[in-house]
Amino acid sequence: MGKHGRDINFKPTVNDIARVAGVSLATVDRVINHRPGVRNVTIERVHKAIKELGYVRDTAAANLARGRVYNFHFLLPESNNEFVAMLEQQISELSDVMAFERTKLSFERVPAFDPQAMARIISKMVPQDVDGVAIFGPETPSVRDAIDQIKKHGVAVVALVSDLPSSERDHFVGIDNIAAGRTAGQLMGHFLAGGRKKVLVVTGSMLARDHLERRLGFDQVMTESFADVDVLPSLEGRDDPKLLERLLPDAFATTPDIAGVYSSAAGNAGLINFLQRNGLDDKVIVVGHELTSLSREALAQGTFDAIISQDTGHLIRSTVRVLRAKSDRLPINISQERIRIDVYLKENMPPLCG
Amino acid sequence: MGKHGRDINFKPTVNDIARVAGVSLATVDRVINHRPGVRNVTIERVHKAIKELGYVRDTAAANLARGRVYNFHFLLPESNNEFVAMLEQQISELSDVMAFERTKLSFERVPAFDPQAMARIISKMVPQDVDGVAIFGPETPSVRDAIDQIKKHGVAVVALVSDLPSSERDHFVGIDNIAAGRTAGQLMGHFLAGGRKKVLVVTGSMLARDHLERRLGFDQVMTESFADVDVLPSLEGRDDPKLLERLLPDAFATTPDIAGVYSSAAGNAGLINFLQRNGLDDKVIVVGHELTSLSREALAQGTFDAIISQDTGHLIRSTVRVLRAKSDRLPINISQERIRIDVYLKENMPPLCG
DNA sequence: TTGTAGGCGTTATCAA
DNA sequence: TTGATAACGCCTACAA
Repeated sequence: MGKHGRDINFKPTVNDIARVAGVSLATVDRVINHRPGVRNVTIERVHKAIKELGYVRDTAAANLARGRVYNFHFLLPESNNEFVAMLEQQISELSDVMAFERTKLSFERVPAFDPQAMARIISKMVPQDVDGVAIFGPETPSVRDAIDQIKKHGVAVVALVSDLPSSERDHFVGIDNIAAGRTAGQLMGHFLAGGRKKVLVVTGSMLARDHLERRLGFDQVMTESFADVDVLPSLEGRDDPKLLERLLPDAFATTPDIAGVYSSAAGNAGLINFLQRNGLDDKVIVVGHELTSLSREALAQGTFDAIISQDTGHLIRSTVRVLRAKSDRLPINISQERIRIDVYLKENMPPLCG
Repeated sequence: MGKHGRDINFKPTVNDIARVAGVSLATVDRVINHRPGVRNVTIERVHKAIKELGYVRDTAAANLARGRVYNFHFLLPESNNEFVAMLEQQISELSDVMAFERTKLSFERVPAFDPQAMARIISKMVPQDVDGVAIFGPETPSVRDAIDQIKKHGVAVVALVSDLPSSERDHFVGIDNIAAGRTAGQLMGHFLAGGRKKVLVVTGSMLARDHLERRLGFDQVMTESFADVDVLPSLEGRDDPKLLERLLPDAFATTPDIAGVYSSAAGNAGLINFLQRNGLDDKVIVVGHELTSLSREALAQGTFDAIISQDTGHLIRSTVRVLRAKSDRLPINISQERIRIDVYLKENMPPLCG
């Protein structure tokens, strides 16, 4: 250790601050936690000591002492798709772990593509029971207003998967969906390999910001780099496998020479069924979203050629870390919280479980 | 804010165990921490109470009480490449954070591709000073023996990036390099798009298990799925840009019609220089490893077409979590610790910093 | 406006 | 072989 700089091994505590500042523990605590009832002179002295000693509070000890319990609630769309089911699964798994770290997780399904329902449910939440909410839903004025309102009551808010940038949400946990669409486009372009080709884009809903952004990115790349590919208008499948299975025959009848499908939303089951039943699985290049048990099988069999994905475990863990940081007004490690755009070929699929 | 104090679902503490088992706190502690001096009957009674109440120890409180400090040491190859520099960077960044969680990180460079040096350094480590080591190095009998020896002294050992399966290492933190090679092969095959093509493979060293495995996986896929591609013998670049730059002209002179390069190791600077200087950057499909500032620029410019990568932040954080768990004999969350094989096209490169 | 004392869940040091 | 009791770093009544 150098004679001058602080000893790296010495971790000052509130006691040290109190001693150096010449005040009591309680006063140090008041200053640290911005509580009233301390003279400005004293505040100054404490701050000086804090800076001098390089004090950093021990969050674990603090939480232990105050017996703080964090309550976080997830709002997920009520659509019958594997991706949301995986999110739920991750929430319950993490819930078991976090129970021993004073953090309680819960979730609730909200009617899909129904902004009013979402707004209603957000507004009904009681700040006393909830420290933070993660919202996976559509971006509309009513939702935005509901968010801004509970934010005012001190509830931390995170947008999950699909961003809500017009609202006051504290953070967005999810991928850059424009870039995801661009990635899909790049893969599609390369895999189609030359010649005039037609590509069908299957989306979920025009209300879903994530779907819109993916389509946008996909189109960008196709225009920029693969001008000989025709991108057909979106097929709106509402993340519903059955609806999709009804819509697809028509689309393929109208345009029989479709060479590629970009499935930018959920409801892959319908697409896979249709392709396999019509013997199109080897002929058509398919780029899909989200690695689920269904899509991984399709990838393994060659029905799908690539999958763009986001790690559900990371999404949920990140959400909880961010919600915790925000409700404690602590900074977050932005690089740890950045969700990657995963690209899976059949070769680099992670093993299914455990 | 959230609920303070009592909960409906109550969390048992050592006090509850003591009460139910009819013993003192100290005895409960002895049982929990497997310390001697307790009758078997008493042990039984305590265990019964623990099971009955579903007790789980509060790690934060435990660490607070024992003032435990973890000392973890990283052994990294002394080669001048960006990937290792990024690992170092991640270690120092995490080090700042972990300092406040009683965990100290340090690292040391070890002569690259020199098993004897590695073995010597491992053997010199003092168990009193180090709770865990992460080793990124070659797999040889001498290294294996050195590892087995310090393991016996209670030091936790993790193999980093390149596995050491013949040793007693507690865990491997890194990607499945065979699958990584397969992924590279799949991309290369698709991007080459038909016709009889030749592919050059640049590797680092035959001593490095990760490099060997990547080559193996690459060859597998080329043979299985792209039989019309000729894979040339490996060029051994020792992760050294300058050496590589000297070797490449010869390789391209011998085989002028090389259509693709799989750069499976480090030293990309040499490859990039060579390609750009010879106007080959647009003509040759290049798949490389590790997203670094150099390779990302190459990707952005189109010199590289795809990059297989592993997240250095995740590698280091995972190593620390695992080392911590292992030195406390705690289980690890295998799915959180699995390192993904990342695929990057220019479209899904994460933003450089911040 | 400030200080004292006790407690959070766990571990460690005594003495019994 | 056991049990009080005092830490650990922090927060919070309650007193002064």
